[in-house]
Amino acid sequence: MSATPSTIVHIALQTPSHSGVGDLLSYASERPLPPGTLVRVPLGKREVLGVVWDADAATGELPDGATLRGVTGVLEGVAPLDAHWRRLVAFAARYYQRALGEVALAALPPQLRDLRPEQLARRLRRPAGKDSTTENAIQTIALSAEQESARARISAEPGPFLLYGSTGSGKTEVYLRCVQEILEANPEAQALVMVPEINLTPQLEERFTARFAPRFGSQAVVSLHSGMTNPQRLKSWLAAHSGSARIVLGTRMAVFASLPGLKLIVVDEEHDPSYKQQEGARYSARDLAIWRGREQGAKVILGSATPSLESWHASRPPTPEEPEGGRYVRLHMPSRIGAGALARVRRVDMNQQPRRTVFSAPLLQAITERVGRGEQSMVLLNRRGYAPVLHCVDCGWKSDCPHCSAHQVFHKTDRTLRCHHCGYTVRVPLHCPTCGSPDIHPMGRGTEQLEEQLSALLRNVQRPDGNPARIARIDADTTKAKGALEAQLAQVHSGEVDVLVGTQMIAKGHDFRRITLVAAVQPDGALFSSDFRASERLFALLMQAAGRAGRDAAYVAAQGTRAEMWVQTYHPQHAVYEALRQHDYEAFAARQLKEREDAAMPPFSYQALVRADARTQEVAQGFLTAATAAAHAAGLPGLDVVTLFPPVPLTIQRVADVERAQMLMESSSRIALQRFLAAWQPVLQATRSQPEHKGLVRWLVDVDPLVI
DNA sequence: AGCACGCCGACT
DNA sequence: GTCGGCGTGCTC
Repeated sequence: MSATPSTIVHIALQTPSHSGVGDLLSYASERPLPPGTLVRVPLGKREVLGVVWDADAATGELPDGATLRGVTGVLEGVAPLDAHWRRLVAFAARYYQRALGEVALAALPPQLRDLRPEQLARRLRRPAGKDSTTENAIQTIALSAEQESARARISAEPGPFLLYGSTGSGKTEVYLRCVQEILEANPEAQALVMVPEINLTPQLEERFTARFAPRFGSQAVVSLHSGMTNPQRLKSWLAAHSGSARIVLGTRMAVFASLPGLKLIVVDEEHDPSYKQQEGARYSARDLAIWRGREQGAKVILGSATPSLESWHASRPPTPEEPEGGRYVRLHMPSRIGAGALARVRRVDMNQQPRRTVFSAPLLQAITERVGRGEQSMVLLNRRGYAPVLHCVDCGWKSDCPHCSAHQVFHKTDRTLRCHHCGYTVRVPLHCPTCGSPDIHPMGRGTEQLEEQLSALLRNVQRPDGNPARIARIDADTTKAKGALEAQLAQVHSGEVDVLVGTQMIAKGHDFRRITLVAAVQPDGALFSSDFRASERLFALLMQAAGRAGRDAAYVAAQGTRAEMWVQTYHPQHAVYEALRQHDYEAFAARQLKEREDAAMPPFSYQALVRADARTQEVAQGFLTAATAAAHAAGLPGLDVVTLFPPVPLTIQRVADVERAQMLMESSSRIALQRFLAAWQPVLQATRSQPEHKGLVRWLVDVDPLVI
């Protein structure tokens, strides 16, 4: 207390950008603290975790009359976060228009926020179980010529690389070899491998551990994803931060892991929309991986059978007009290894089928035959529940959610109507709530109904063992319980299940050896969506689904069968299905890119959204209109080359009694868009504080939005 | 975002 | 008489 405070430190704390508090707050410290040091400091009545930041990043002076408070404690056991990590966080905060401290603290394991320094010290004293590198050789399998060529180029060139390989081409083996090479070359080196979904991390972890644990020890491979408990996450994070973990596997959040020795980043299924965070700081882990790789000197491999059009365009080969080509190196692996021929695509023209047909006769026949032969089929429908809406025949009542502009979905299993947007749930009424009629019926279908109908249709179909056909359903409703998904997948693997019904969660990643038929019963919805990326997503999903069939060439040959992908559609000639039939991603991508270029859409332009949530649609839109006018009045930089579109309601206009509106911004210059957004931020804040925008709940910016 | 303080309705 | 509703204001 009597000692004079020797230095001022600038600290990043969890303060949202529109809170009015600056990026960095100043505190007194008795000794200088190096940037990256984790500290606990008082903030108002609370004591919070903070990260010491470089002083030159400090934005402003202390407000007049404010007194400097002192740092409460230093988390001694944790080495300061290095400059690479701080630059990544600072870049992400700037690029995605969020407060520095918000991004920095969100990038740390949650438990670090809660533990007092003594508690952390106690945890760190526990033996880390670090085991040392052995001389054991790593057991590898021979690479195909294509794999070897990709590996060699990744080894020799700086990248970044787009590893474009069809399903079953052995991309994972290439990742494993590249990881091996960088780990063996440098005892400090670390690798980061990301997958889009938590569900896919266990099988990946298994594969990496089996390969690398004999050489680098069982502690060398750790996972980082939101499905882990807080203590597990902290443990993995500390292992990555200290360098004892050599390989970090995880979902998008892992891109922010502290990895001082990072030399390689793999983004598997890079086209997957899950890499874009949809709340808080809306970052793209794939795009940040590219940035991080360049900044930290790590190679980056993006892998996909159906790359995002952004990555496809960025990896365009050199031409006479453009001798340098794109920024990425494209590596192509067209062959499937050990997998059967690509699934034959069969389109069923639903216009030729009786009205209200769910399973067309030829599809049902094909599934029946497979059940009889002991083969498995997979039926995809992207809508859970029994039916998307309940409807009264007499008065026209529909099961609208009272809090959202959406229907409540009919779930027959537990007799509920549930809103999938706000969660509002009621018991299914026996009579129409409006007119009292008992004549209320489900309209449309979801996975529950599909399962029920299929059970009825296959009631008399026998498996080779004489037992009746067995049908299982996998979707978010059947896998809520911990371990339920694993148990259900195991059932499919063991052959207990003949037909698997589910949402897209079954289309991704899982290798079912005996599946020889995949069917999309109602995929048309995405074809005429207002979202210009909808057909790209549909194509990727169907290609991925088709890749689930006939993964095991030996099995397919022994069965004397042929893998098939069925599509029931009212638009059989649509370009998406035409390209799917030919398994021709490249033609599809070329046509899409031409359309995008002609319409000056991404990747030929850059976009951002501002969304406003308010009590009424008028207030939401009024705020955006006023903020636009204020931007013009202030003559903000970049405005001359940024197009601001008028505000519009979101597709689902109201969720949980909040009205939502958004406006799109577009520019051919990413830098101009960035400059404008940064300058606009304080204007948006000032606009909000005006009394006429009282009902505004929140506003947020989405840079490079995936969903428009 | 937290977490206060602050001024008006139905309960131990 | 209080417990508590969430409006608005501040945090180095």
